[in-house]
Amino acid sequence: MLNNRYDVSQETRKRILAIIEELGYAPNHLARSLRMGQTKTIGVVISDVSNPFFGSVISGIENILREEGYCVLLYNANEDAQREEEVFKVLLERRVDGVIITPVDESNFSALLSLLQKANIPCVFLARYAKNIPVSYVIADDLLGSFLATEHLLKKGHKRILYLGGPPFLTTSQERIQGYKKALEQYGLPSDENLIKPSRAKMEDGYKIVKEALFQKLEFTAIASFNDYLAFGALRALRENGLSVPRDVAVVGYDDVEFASISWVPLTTVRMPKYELGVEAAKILLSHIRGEAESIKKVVLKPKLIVRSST
Amino acid sequence: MLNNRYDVSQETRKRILAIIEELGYAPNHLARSLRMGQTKTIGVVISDVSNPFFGSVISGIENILREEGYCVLLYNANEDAQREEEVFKVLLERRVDGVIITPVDESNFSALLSLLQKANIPCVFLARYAKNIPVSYVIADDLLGSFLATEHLLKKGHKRILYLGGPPFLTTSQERIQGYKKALEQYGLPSDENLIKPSRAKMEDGYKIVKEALFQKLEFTAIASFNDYLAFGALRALRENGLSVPRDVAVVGYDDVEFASISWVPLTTVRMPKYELGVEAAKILLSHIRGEAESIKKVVLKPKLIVRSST
DNA sequence: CTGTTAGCGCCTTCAA
DNA sequence: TTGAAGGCGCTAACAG
Repeated sequence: MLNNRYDVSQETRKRILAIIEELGYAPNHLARSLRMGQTKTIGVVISDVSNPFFGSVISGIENILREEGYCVLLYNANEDAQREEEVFKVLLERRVDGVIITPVDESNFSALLSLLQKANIPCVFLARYAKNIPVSYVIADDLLGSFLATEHLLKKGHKRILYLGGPPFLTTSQERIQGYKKALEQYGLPSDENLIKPSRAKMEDGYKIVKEALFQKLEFTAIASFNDYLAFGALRALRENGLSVPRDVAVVGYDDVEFASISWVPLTTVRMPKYELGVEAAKILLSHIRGEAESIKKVVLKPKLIVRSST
Repeated sequence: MLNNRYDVSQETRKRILAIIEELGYAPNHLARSLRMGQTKTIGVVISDVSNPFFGSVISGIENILREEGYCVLLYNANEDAQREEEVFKVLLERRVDGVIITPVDESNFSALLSLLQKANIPCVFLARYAKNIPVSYVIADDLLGSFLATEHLLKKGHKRILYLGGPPFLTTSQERIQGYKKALEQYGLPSDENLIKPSRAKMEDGYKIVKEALFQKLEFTAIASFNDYLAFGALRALRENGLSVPRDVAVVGYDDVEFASISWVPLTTVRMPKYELGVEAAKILLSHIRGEAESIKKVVLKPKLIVRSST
């Protein structure tokens, strides 16, 4: 009866279901998992849960997994490599069917991965990856995004574009600079290293760099940025100097944070496909779990240029 | 040996541990849970994971629970009452030791709760609650927060304070208006209903309301708001009308969203204790699980006034 | 077609 | 001190 047999009369069935409900019976998923050798649970390890970026990512992951009857066991590595390491033990003990992780520290990756592989637990990296580690991942195409942003400015006729860069050690920073340079190159323009300013990517950095550039009478008619915060800082500096955006100087950001659309000058920027990153990671993981795809999958999502009033 | 006995020589122990590591052995937590009748897992049901507010909340929850060896099974109700209902079945099947929930729909609450109670699973409501349902909850004191914001303006000598309100049907909106009125009353000032403007609480609303108020030559020297977005809109309207903040008009927001500190005029606002909400909810739940606190606990956290340059 | 049973891996109890 | 056995609740296989 409990397995949906046919030879039970409607009334009996109804009665039994009523009793089930009344008793509050629910099949014990633990026992089932133990017996079946699968928990229908995915470990999701996030480098920093309180970062708004990952809210959408998790939402994407959860939506796909839930449809397939999977649950999310959530861990917050809190940008701490040691905590990330600890998590793996729990993941193994709890016999998760798979892992999605936004990794913190590259130095751990291979060791941790081999742990999972030994236990035959598939894993997908999200948003970050390491070149020499054989594992599926899904990332956004930073080079392309930055290329699109720069190209957008070039199409508007700008020739000297100040670039507000991020921390040089981040691969993301490097790729975005690449994209900027590639666009210039494609338009037959030289890339002037004086126009490229690395920073810690805070709003104050954008503000200071632009202030300084204006003071030095550095020649530029547009600004591209590693992220939206730098662009916000730039907007403020420009305004303080009585410059109009986009008439005197055009500005593009990167990420499309919540505030980009409602800042005093709505910001043209590049939207990271946050939700889609989660969705794709979950899909890849499921295909690994089902054994459909033994080989490693690399998915690179396309970011999208969002044109607003700052250009 | 595996249970940490004393009578094993150091070398043997080391050797065995090495083998354990080599084999990739990890105790099966499922079997343990089945046997022990507790899963060391907490169901966390969030009304909308992609809302940045809940990132910090989850972080707080996770930090406390992890210390005690608990894991977080995360669900996203996605502001959908039906999905919220479905989740409970899974929670029961998976035999979670407790539940923390930011509930979506009041109409479901009592039915769902009795389901949990029947299974003897303690539950804590977070951020929202329903008056007539006997369950522990942790919320922030909206009345107090709004009182503090308004009082701050009153102390600065403002007497006519425009209030940008939120959606009237939200208890949060109502409580914040209460706080505003209470402060006025305490300072012996009448509360002029013309100065209270409900809205959908978007930035445009703040902008339009202030524009309109200025156009109508409504008399006010300060603005208090239901949330930071309304305040941002107000700032923009003031600037467009050539008014200086805080010299001509002072402005306070509510929530302390990420951008409040870096907006063009850094915003005085009321900080919601997001992280602390999570921490408290987790602590209460743990005390229920341990049987330390049979009775219902109600925790009301104090929000904090953050003074910046807009006042 | 129905009912019984073994065993998933652990912890606890009891016996040796 | 150590070892063996029972049972948590489920499913799959097998016997009646």
